[in-house]
Amino acid sequence: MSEEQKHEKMSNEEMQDLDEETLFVVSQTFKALSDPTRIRILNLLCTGEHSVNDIAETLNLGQSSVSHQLRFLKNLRLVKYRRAGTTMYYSEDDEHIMNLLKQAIEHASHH
Amino acid sequence: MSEEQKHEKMSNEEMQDLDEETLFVVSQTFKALSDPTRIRILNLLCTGEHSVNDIAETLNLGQSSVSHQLRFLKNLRLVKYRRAGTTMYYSEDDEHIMNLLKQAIEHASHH
DNA sequence: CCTATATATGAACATATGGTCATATATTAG
DNA sequence: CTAATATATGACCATATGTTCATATATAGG
Repeated sequence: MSEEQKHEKMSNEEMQDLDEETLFVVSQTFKALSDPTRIRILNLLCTGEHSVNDIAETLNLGQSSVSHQLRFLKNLRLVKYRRAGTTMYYSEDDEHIMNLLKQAIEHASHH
Repeated sequence: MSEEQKHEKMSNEEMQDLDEETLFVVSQTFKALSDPTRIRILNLLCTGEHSVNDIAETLNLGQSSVSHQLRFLKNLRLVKYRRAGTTMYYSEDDEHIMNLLKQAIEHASHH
């Protein structure tokens, strides 16, 4: 019952409450992962970079909706993009958070 | 670059989109973790079981608000309770999800 | 029974959220 | 320059969310 001990930084035993900034970042991060559309987009980006239109067509979503959600994810630094002509290719930009998502998907898939 | 290979169940390479139920469970789970009040409650419950009033006083929240949020968390099986007289003691009930929360807090605390 | 205490519940409200529509911006080709 | 294509943006709207208030429920003590 002790496979991950990655919390050496702060004396975990004494923590009563979280500071406001941490609270904000954590809640924002999970908010990003709390919407089906964003989850599908991030899950697609797991397979490599994709253009906005590609994402919209693959996931059967409106171009505007995808663009809005990508802006959301970009503001949180969960995705990044590169331009190629008029096309924007989006890809993952936070390995740690993508890992949380994968863990949750794994957890949910097992019922 | 291969420290966790816990995804043996499905051929990860071919996954294009997630089924609706998985999508729903994952989004609901992260929604539970996306609110500052719920994060603070869960973080407090990391230190052991607490009564509703105890939570409200410790975190400086209204009793009703805490009760509403605990119901939310209970419906998702993230917390459980035991009765002792008129007092309800709540505690964690999903080690896996609590781990995701701890990871995110760790991630955020490091800036 | 009645009272006190702890918790749960429902209505109401203000705010946040996500999608759509129309349009703006940016890049490339000609 | 203009036209075509890809993406971004803002207004709008329906719905979701979280808190507060008042009240209901439940348990224990007398």
